[in-house]
Amino acid sequence: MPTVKTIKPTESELEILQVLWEKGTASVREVHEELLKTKEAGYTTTLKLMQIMHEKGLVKRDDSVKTHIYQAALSKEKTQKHLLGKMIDTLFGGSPTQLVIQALGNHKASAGELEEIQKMIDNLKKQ
Amino acid sequence: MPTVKTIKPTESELEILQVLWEKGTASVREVHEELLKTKEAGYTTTLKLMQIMHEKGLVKRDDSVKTHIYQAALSKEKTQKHLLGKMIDTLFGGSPTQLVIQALGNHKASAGELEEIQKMIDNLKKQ
DNA sequence: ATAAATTTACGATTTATTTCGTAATTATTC
DNA sequence: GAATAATTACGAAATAAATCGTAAATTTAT
Repeated sequence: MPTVKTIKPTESELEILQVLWEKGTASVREVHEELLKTKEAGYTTTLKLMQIMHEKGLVKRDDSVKTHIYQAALSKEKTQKHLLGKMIDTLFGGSPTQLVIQALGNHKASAGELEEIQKMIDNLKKQ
Repeated sequence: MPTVKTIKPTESELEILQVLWEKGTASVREVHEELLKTKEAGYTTTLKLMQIMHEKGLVKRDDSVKTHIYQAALSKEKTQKHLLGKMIDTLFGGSPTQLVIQALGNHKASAGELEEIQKMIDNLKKQ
């Protein structure tokens, strides 16, 4: 199982992980169809990427059946956490607050979402 | 001048940009010394990277003097905004709120910082 | 002015990533 | 069971990124 130090999916690999996280499990064909909605790519390209991801341990697969079924080996949350941490370090001088401020300032959130964040902060302050 | 679509520094390039943002202007030697604090690298490697960044328009330089002086061509804020937006799209399903929640949940912020964020949210809600 | 040191230029190599063609295998249809 | 279709395996090419050695140019020190 990949440790946290090992998490370093490339751009393309992240696209595939997104699909797998959404679907839970999927064949190459299913992933490929999904990717086609947003980008150009040949079927064997997607296949090869997923095979490489399997070698790297980024995905698990059931190859006991003819059409292999894939599934992400890393949870979405763990991956988010890791990549976010990396970005905080490399781009926000280690300050999560700076990142949050940028995120809220530049990317619109609804009133309801702001409430949600507010509640979370209230909880954090209590601790 | 690089448009927003053009912003795609690699990992190594980001490290160099970090140093330049911090120092304002710097020679290759100065950047290199700074990088050495956190990683192994040969001097000419840093030099070459910065030359390539210059070709790409990621940095500006004054080569009217013997020791060229470099400076970031992109503001830290613009770069942060852009890369954050990309991460929100590719990893948080387009929801800045999800990102904020993850960031606050996993990466400790001080009471003062939480206050700061709270004030910002209050302002956003008024609009 | 010569030698030593610093810096840039340049090219080459290595490694990683992405892409895809073709062949082999397995399943499905007629 | 032969033909068709779908899938996997494999290798190779194309592109991008990172690394570094060597030579040339310039500056500094002796």
